[in-house]
Amino acid sequence: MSTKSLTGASIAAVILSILSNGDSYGYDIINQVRERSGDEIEWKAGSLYPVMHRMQTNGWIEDYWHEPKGERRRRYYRITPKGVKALEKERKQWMTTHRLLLSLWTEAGFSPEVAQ
Amino acid sequence: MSTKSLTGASIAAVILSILSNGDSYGYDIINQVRERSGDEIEWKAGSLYPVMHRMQTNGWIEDYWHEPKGERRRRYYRITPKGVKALEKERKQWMTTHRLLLSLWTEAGFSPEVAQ
DNA sequence: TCTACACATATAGATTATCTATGCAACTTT
DNA sequence: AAAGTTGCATAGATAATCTATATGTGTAGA
Repeated sequence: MSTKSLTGASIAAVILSILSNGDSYGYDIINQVRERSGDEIEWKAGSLYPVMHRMQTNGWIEDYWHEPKGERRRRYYRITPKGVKALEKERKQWMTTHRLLLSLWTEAGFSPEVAQ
Repeated sequence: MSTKSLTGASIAAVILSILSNGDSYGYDIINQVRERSGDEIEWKAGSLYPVMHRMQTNGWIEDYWHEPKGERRRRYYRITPKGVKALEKERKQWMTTHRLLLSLWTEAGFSPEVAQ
């Protein structure tokens, strides 16, 4: 089983959500995830980039180069209308599973402050 | 990308959570998931059983046959102490990702009644 | 100026996870 | 007796993911 770091259900949702808050690039996305999760989620570049490329061929995101003089160039991504729809779908699925888990945890008597 | 029905992050958590509420068997787990999710999550037997077997080799669950006379036999599963620990870990990871998504969705201005 | 480190992107190859399709068999309902 | 539901299972194909590795630029400090 071995828990994966970039877990299927959430990768797309997280990336699309980040891009909904503004264009970004690979390295920055990794940092945002680490910072926003309080250092609990650490994505590897070697795992993220292939995912980004796949999302691009799906038409969910688009890229453009940003290369100001004297600065390192960065490949920025923006979310497309198709990506917005995909995110909406992912969001619904996530919440469906979340509600399922919450109901199971409540029944099992797990503490609400964690399951909140 | 194509969203998977038995998605990595949640399969183990859902199964272990169900077994925390009492022993169960494959077919019943599928039904519980369908009913509890309001028909939104439909797991296939062909996908579930291999997962159950894998969880068993991980030592997270144990099986035993239940075959009363005149009834179909069922392979029941119970969660092990190792499984309880695994669930606790999965639960934390799920909530970490959930909080991350909620924070991103709040920032993006998605309606709270969905993101709740 | 040399070195080390953070920044930034990328791919190949191996491994693992998952889906689809199919098979079997017993019980139950019509 | 036929059809449907219950119940478990695996093979083969496909897809997703990880590990390791590669490349190059800019910056800070010795």
